[in-house]
Amino acid sequence: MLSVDKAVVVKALKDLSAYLQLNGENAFKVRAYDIAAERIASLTDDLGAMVEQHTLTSLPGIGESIAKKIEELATTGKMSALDEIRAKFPPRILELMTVPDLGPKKARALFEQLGVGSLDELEKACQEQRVRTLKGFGQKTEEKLLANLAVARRAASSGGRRRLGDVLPQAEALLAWIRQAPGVVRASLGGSVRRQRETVADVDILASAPDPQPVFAHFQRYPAIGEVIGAGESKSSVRLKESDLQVDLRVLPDEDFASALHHFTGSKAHHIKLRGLALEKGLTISEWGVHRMKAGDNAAAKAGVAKHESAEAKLPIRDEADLYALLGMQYVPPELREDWGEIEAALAHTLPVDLITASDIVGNVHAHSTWSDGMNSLEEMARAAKALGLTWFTVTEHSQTSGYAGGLSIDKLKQQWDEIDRVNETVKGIRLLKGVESDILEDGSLDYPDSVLEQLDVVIGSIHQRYSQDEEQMTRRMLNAFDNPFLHIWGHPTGRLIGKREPAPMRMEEILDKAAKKGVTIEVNGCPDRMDLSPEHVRKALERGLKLVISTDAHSVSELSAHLPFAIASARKGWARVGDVVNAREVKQFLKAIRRS
DNA sequence: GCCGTTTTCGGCCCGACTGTTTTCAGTCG
Repeated sequence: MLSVDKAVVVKALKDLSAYLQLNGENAFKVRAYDIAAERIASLTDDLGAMVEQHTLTSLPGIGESIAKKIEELATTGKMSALDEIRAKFPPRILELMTVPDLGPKKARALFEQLGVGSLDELEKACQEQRVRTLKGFGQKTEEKLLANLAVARRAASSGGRRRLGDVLPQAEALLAWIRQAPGVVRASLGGSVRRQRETVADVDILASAPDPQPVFAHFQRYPAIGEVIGAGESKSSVRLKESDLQVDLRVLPDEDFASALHHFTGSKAHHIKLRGLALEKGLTISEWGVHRMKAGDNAAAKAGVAKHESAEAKLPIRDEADLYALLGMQYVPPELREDWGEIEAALAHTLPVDLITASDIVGNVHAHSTWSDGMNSLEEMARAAKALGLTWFTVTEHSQTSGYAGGLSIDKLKQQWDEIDRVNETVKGIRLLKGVESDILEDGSLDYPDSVLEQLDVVIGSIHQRYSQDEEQMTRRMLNAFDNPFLHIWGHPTGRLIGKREPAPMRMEEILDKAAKKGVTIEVNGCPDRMDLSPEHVRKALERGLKLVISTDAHSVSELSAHLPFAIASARKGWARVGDVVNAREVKQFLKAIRRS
């Protein structure tokens, strides 16, 4: 079977798009490559198989031409169209477009007129004040590019995008600050943070107020702000000091809040499809609301008149649900707005209306105490769980092979059971279950004999070492593990660490098929470094009828609550409903659900 | 380049902000 690295294909398509922009090609042609890149990036089907079976064109946004280019790359390791256009430019020219405010047009001018083809050459040209001599450039542009060079270099060293877990606390703190500004009526996070993407590039905040200026003034007094990048009538952008994080704030009249919130929540792909639908119904959607178009609006638009200014009637949008209702659609929750089929489902009124929420969770499945590598005692963890309103709690320490994490020998494990019995006696109102997070060893066997495993209420099986195995070995390892009837739950399935470690190579479809056949439950792990499973795989699991656990993997009292939102985010983005989640059930039903038949 | 029960050609989402312009181009989201 043909093995194709998705990341290589995605990068080739993105690079080709960038070079086409440099070449001044039709913007829609450029976008076609971007859309194709996004489609491949979020693909969970096996790319190698699709190449072999010539089924790539079944994906929306991928036609004959792009399919051929992907097939060429997959089978020969080269994409000739990319190689040809790349040869027209200096090898590092795409670096230039990572500088804020430097796009394809300016990059091309810099290259053609000054011979600038890399960040280092751009820096030199700015310092020598040659950039300001170009038409369309001036002193301010030159100074800004020089400053933005540093931003681009820092972004490159951090990979460009940040983990949601690192950004969300900063974003929420800023939102709370904005809510205290004078006159603020409503305020919300927007953008990919609100959509709960696992990585985000910046933070968007929306607020409504009768007068925006006092809100902007308050915003700019936020202590963590490093520099103000821009300030207009309705928008202000800043960069935070420590984190280098860019934050955009928009302030509008309250009647425009919902439309603007929707607009700035995205995603781009969701909007493009939604606005196409709106046009078919004679409506035009922008950040300023939904307008019914009158005849000749398109001509007016071409003449440079904004559509919302020439349109006849502005339709009232009090909240986002109004907007979807106008299009005859179900409300689409922010997490689902990725053009992963949610628009079609909302039109057909088949979108799930009971997506899992944090308040549905009544039991904690995966947690560690000082018995292994946790920070708090078993009793402290139990009391904290009770305080959070949980009715049952499972402590799952590491198993003996994970010596580095204080994994428990069989003797220690049995001593811990006595402790659990004792805490069950003393802490009333919450039931403690006996569990373990057993390593899945190299050959797929678990880390304790069956005679021990069978005495436990909950056995999570996780991979913690030997990530170097190849796809075949790793797939075998998991398929073998599921043959053990005492393994209830597959913990942090792919083993990825966002931005640090790639998912373990394995044939996920085949493994999920076996999990479904064998009745294994799948974990959605909320540790912000992991967020494992990904939303794409959650959907794959649910399509097979698999059940999920929403886990915190808490190693301390504070992580019991801090990690939950990230597991909920992955699950919701994967369209998980309350009924799909076994720890949204009381303890008896939970234990029944994870039992292997 | 992709796409199609009003099309196989002619569309393709939409506006704010900045800097360089003296009416607009480029960039961004």
